[in-house]
Amino acid sequence: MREVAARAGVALGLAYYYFKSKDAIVHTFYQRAKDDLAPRLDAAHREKTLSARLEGLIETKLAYFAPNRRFLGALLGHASDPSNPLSPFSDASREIRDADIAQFDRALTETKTSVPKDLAPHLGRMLWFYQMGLILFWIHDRSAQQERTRELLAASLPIVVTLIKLANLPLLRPARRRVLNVLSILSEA
Amino acid sequence: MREVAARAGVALGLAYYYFKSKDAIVHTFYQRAKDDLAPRLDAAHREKTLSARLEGLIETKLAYFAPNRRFLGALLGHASDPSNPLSPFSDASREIRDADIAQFDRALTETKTSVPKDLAPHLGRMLWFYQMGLILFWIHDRSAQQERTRELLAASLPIVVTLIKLANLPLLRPARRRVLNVLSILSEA
DNA sequence: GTCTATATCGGGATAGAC
DNA sequence: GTCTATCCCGATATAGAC
Repeated sequence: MREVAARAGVALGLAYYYFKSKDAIVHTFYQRAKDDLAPRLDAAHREKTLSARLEGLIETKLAYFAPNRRFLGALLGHASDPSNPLSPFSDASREIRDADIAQFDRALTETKTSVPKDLAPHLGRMLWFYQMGLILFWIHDRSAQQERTRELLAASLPIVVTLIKLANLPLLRPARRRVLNVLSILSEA
Repeated sequence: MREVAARAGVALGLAYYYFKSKDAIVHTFYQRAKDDLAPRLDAAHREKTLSARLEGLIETKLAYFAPNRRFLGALLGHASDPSNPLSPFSDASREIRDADIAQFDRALTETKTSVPKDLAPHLGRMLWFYQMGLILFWIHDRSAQQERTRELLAASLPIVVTLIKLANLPLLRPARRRVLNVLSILSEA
């Protein structure tokens, strides 16, 4: 809070005049990000291929959050503790998380990506999880302009897209079932 | 520290008579775990198949840490911050981490699992990472006796083992190269 | 060796003057 | 609305009596 107030060029006390708590600031930050990002993500959704859309969605978010990378890092420092309300995996973050997952679902449907019925309800979340991994890497990426994260995105995205395509092969149905079984256990928790 | 001292049935001050700092306690805890686990892991290494060994290694650790699950959870609460010395991904934890990775390398070599040359230097680390994911899930698993984690292990391990076998297929060499490329970017950081 | 009491510090939040 | 000063709490660590 002290650093936030200082960056805003105001005294600590004033922060509590505008926001009733630290969590309120964070929540507002997420909410604002969601609103600000909406039109930019719409632009990314103009891409025709799934690959280009996913890249667009992720790059858009990285670009948007770049000025607040350290701040986001402080929030994601608790990422692995789902009981912390500031964690993106917490109950408190569910609304924003679901909105973000919906972006990936939209990318899948609008690009008419064929997805097996049984996998369809999970794929958006899986892509969101992939994105969170990239963001976590990005947070701690100390290369100039986080170019390493871009390399990682460029190298991993084709694999992700290929896997989605492979998931449709009838031959791989047993394999898909096994993966789905894992997913079901993961989402019970 | 207060809770640790209380659990030990001593006053807070006394903890600092035996350990010079909190980090020292944590470090000793890890070191002790490593020593205690060595013979038990040797037992797990008597399994003949890779699958059974991996299961043995992981189950052994879960069983060992079960009485201190909450304590471990406190440490792994900072898991996603590699700059925190208590994180298993930090520089400070490198020695213990490497020792643990070596267990997986041993499992691979002693079971004579055939692994492509280019993948060999990475596979131990990948399996360690898989294990860490399971442990993280286990930490937050609120099912009775963490049986959900056992389900997850049982459901995911066959996939892991199958993937390792598939990695040998000459047909999949291009796919493997792409994955290796991702791994190289991940380990640069 | 073991205890109680306390110093110290960081960080969230409040009080009250202006 | 904005500031300074302060409270409060948890947590690490130390002091010093016994």
